[in-house]
Order: sequence, then C-alpha cells, then structure tokens
Amino acid sequence: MAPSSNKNIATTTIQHNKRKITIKKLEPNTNKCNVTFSKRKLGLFNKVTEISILCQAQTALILSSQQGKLYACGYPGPDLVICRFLTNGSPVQHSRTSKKEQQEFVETLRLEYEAAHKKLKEEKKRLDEIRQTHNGRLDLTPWWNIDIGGS
Amino acid sequence: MAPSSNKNIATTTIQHNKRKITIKKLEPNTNKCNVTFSKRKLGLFNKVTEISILCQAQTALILSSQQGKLYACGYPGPDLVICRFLTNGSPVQHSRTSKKEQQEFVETLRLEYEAAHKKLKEEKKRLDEIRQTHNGRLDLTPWWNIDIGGS
DNA sequence: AACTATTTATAAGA
DNA sequence: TTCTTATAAATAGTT
Repeated sequence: MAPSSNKNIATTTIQHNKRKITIKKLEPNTNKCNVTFSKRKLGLFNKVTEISILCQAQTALILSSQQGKLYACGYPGPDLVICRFLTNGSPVQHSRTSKKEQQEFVETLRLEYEAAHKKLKEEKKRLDEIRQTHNGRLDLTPWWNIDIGGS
Repeated sequence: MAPSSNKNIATTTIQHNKRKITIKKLEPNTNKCNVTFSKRKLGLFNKVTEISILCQAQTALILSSQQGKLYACGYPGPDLVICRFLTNGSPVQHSRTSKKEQQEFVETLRLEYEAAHKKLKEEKKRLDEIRQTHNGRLDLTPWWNIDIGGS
C-alpha cells in the first residue's frame, strides 16, 4: 500500500479539500502569516519540551520571524546543546571522568562560549560603525530575512 | 469554558484513558524510549521545515539523544540562526545598508563563527588532555546527558 | 517497519 | 487578538 507516502513535507501538494493546506510560502507580513507563525511556534516549543522530558534529550530550538525577532527554547537551556553543536558533536562521549570534572568542563565551555559571544558582539559593533560611514542605501531587509527559497 | 487549559505541557497530568500519554521521563535506553525519540524527532524536523517554508522563518533545531548523538536541522541551515543567536539577537535590524554590505556582514560573522568554533575545539582538546591525567572514576554519563529533571 | 485508533495541532471562522 | 470548531497531522500502542 503506502498511498505514495505522506512524508514529503517540503514538496507536499496536499490540499484536495477543506482545511488541508499546502506547505508553501505565505504572503509575508500578512495577518495570516503572523498568526500561523505564532501558533506553530507555540506548537513547536511544546513538542520540543515534550521530547526533552520524555526522552531526556537535550534540545535547542531557535526561530527567527520574518520581522527578525528571535525566539529560542531548549532543555536544559538552548546554550548547552548549541555549544555542543559548535564544538562538533560529542566532546567527551568516550572520556571517562567524574561528574565533578564533567561539570567543570561544562563550565569551561560556557566561559568559552561567552568569550566567543562577546567577541562576536564586538565584531558586530565594529561592523556597524563601518556601516555608518556608508549610510547610503535604504534596504530594510535584514540579512536573516532574505528569502529562503519559497516560490 | 477552558477545561483548565491543555497547554501546560511540562506539568501535564493528562491520561484519563486509552492512548493518551503522560509527558514524563521514559525509562532511558529502552526500546520504547528510542522509538519515541525517533518518531518525535522526525515529527519535529517536519514541523520545523513547515514553519520555515510557510512563514519564511529562519530556524535551527538541535537534538541530542540520550546516547549523545546529535541531530540538527534548520533553514536555510542551522548555522545562520545559531550565529545570530550567539551574537545576541538582531545584529543589523536597525541599520540601513545595501544588500551587498549585508552579505559581507554575513560572511564576516561566518568567519568569526568559524574562529570561535575552532577555538572551542582546541579548548576541548586541551581539557581532554587534562582529563587524561586524572583518568580515575568511571562515570559514563556524558555531561549533556545528565538528568534534566524528569521525575 | 507498517498500521490504526486516538490524541494533538492547527486553519479557518467568530 | 483570543476562543471555538472542524479537520488534518502526529503518534502510542499494536501487528
């Protein structure tokens, strides 16, 4: 059987009747689009919470709306898993250390993360200043808001 | 109305009949737990894809299984939104620059991100070496796998 | 790994 | 915007 699979989300062409929707770019900055974002954001946060609790999975979810507003959640907090992701996977998966040492390791990673964070902020500031000198074109689309390929 | 709300996920005590489940820590490393993780991971990835397409939202989702295995997805890719998150929100939200300058900015952020990434890896390596010298206790729980508060 | 009974999420409407 | 409701989608338990 398998009715041609219902798992191809990105290219789905469902919508053969009533409340079924096509997963396709909504008109940006419309009420419909914003409402959909809010609803689905809430739904996603709930799901992330659930898998975290059920499966003891560490999680991080970051969403950026079209307006460029950031939303994040994660358990035990977004930073930990992001840190691990940035450090390329499984930093101490095979090492055998005491819990205390592990926690010290976490702490060190956090400090490193904060340092990197700070550095990035400074770089950003510097770039902002550079940008001031140009101060020309009024293209209001933030870079994270560039069209990501919807039709 | 409002039957005492159905939105308190973390503390929900649903389960008044059949297939309804309580959102509570499953026995780790059981088949049930692994299957649930797989199913929900897929569901979550699909949802993230959907909101990305529908709402032109930039997204990043990172999951770490109990085994410490990392899974990530995001649009246009996990790195961009993470980078923005690390740089504290809206780096150029209020600046008014040309698209070209913005793209240069992105590029710079990426380089900074890579530098931070590399630095973290080095730090990790150093710590691993330090840990070698201790090499005592055999606590196999990786730090990202510490109990996050389920019952 | 696939099925299906149910629950959950959510699009549309109020 | 928040609430309701009809419906679609996700998924827990099962085959």
